[in-house]
Amino acid sequence: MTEKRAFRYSAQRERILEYIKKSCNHPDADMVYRQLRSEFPAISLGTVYRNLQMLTENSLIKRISVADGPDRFDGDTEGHTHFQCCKCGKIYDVNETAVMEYPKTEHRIVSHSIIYSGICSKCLTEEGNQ
Amino acid sequence: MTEKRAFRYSAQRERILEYIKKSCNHPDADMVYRQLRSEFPAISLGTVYRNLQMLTENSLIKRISVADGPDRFDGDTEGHTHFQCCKCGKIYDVNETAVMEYPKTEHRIVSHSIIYSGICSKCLTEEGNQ
DNA sequence: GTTTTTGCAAAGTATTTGCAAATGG
DNA sequence: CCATTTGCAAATACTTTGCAAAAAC
Repeated sequence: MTEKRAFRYSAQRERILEYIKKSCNHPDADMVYRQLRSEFPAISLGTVYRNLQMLTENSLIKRISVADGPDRFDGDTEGHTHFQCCKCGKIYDVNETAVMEYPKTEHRIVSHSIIYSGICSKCLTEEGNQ
Repeated sequence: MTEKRAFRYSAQRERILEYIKKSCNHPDADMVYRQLRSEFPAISLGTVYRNLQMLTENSLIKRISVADGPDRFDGDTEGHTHFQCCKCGKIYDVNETAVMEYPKTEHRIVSHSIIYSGICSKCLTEEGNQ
């Protein structure tokens, strides 16, 4: 019943987290991998993916899923509002404002997408019945 | 200079669009594929993907990119606000409200993600210089 | 007839996973 | 020591693409 929480120290994980927290370009798994290879020449993509998954599940970083491309990761777990350029693919942070008033930015906003996530009413009911 | 707009009729494409418009479950490519096979036993996934891409580019449908899973498609090109259950994966429509006030739904919202897209200031500048 | 679209298969990305060795506590 | 994490490689999931035949106009 108790949630088993295993969390052993790993130099690779520490550096992955640190890099994502410090970098401002919302890196994807491959960017992290290439960056970390200077420190850990033998690091593998599998390790990077496993740690990104683990850090995301534990809310230490945030996953940004975008159309046409790999998931990106953000060290800022509070700000959830981003702008992605459909020309160069770069992701920028945007000051979170009410959706109906578009944020004032120097970028040309063409569309937006909002996704809430959590547990739906149906699954909540089933959970209660178990 | 003039944008070549080729758009020839295809029964497959018409039915793909119709199915997405009518269905309320925001299908992914494979759901469309399986649905259409009753009408077109030889239809291929490639055809489905090509048409989804084409319909999206022409704004007849909208692509919803979600974490952990294939892209979903929405026949409603106006409403851009969704709720995805992280337990069953189902996507629901949500009445679009200001982001800071969470929408009133029967679901338990845990997090949200907002992505604006368009052309960033840097690309806009470069565009002007060409 | 010419161009677009299709079905098929192969290729291309992105991501996950099994396993034995290495490491942490 | 035992459990977790790693590196490696193979597997999986999702999507795109080349090509010849079929369909649209």
